[in-house]
Amino acid sequence: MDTPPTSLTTGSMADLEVRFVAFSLRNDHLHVLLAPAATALPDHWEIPGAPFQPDLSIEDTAAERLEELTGLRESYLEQLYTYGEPGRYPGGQRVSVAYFALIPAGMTESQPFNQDAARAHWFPADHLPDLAGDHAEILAYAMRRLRYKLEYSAVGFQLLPETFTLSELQKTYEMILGEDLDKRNFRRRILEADIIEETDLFRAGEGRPARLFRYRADAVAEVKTRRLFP
Amino acid sequence: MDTPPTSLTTGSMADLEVRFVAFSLRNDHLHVLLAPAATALPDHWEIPGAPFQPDLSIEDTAAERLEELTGLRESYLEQLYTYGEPGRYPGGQRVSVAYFALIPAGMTESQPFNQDAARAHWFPADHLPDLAGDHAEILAYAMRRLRYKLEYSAVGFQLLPETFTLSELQKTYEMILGEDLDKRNFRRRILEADIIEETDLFRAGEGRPARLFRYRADAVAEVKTRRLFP
DNA sequence: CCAAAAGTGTTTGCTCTACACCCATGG
DNA sequence: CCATGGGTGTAGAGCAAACACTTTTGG
Repeated sequence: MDTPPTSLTTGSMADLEVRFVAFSLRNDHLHVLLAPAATALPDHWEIPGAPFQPDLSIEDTAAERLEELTGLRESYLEQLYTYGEPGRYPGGQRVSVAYFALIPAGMTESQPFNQDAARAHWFPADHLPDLAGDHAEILAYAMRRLRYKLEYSAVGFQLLPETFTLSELQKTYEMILGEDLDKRNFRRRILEADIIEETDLFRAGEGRPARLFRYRADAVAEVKTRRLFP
Repeated sequence: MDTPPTSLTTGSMADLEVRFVAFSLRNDHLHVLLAPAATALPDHWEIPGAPFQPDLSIEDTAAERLEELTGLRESYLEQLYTYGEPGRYPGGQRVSVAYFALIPAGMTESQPFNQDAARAHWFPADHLPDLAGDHAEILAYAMRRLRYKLEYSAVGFQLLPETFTLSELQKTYEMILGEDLDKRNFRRRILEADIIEETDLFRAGEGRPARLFRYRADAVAEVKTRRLFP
């Protein structure tokens, strides 16, 4: 990788930025949102983000940029790690506060809002392009953390639309964890965890119609102690 | 080695800083290292730290400062969270990358290296003074994370000297978790986890001498998956 | 009535927990 | 020889894993 000479650009906050690894499900595969690399690397991509804005919180800066790129407000955002190794990215010292974001399925097809949004693309998480700097490392960490969170907490719903069937939820978990789960055990645990509730709607399709469930607005955060899947 | 007192409010990256919540055991109580608040608040204290240094990694910046304050190199350092809410700290927007540090017992009595070190004090974790800005929140989070880590991983050794008895280790865990543990279960699990090994030394005292154990240099990181204490 | 997916309990094995006594040393 | 802390095994309970058939709909 050819790195241009690292000049220490010292604009006061310019070296501090926010990045977010945005995950979403598209046609039954986990995808990640990437932007063309800002450096002159051909065919390289990077994790999207924005420079830190002093009058906003870090998370709000990320949320704002995420909305610009996806058109969606109120996505799930969680801070991952702050990267600041010298030389981690071509073109000068840079500190990145990395987040991961979960975008509900079916919401990623809308018209691009602006040029940046038009240039960004969703890539399948298991077929990623070359990434600039240490972004492959960041992405791998985000992936690990997503798996981990899924086992210990109730974050999986954030990748699904507002209502969903238990089979869809299970497929989501299986897709991300990379292993098959037992249908009966899965349903029992998810229901005992008290984090979703029935609606009285059903989704028709082939076979018997499936009951739709909804994420419970309360009890959100505090299920995080008990392990859901081993 | 005598560095001039580094004020946290100068220079181009002055708004980006590193802070660390340093824990250590002193006479059977968990203590936290605090510095007098840099703002003009009387009788307020703050979590120590340093401005970010562009030519060092964030962790190295913290490690360097930690050495200035304690005289110790190679302490356990782990990144906690990055705080950047506007208004979180009096006197202008500020982004802090927070770490927690574990300092081996018996190493905190040395002569202060410089003025800053002389002004810093160890406070018992259950009797903390007033803290500036959002530092109480950061400290509470560090405490939670330490407990959590202790349950799921093998980090407790970092608070003890190089060799230690199983009873000392157990007392450490009990002190931090705030509950008593069963002696036999504790020993079985710690030994099965394969993270410490016998030495052939013993510590004499009252009663039967206790075998000294040592942290295993290998296998360090990867025990973090399996829960040690429920 | 057939295909397709939804839904539903029980048994078995394993891991966690509770628990009490003998051992080695120093004074 | 006594006080003090060090060291050791086992039985029962609770939780997680494996497993197969019935139900409801659309074509």
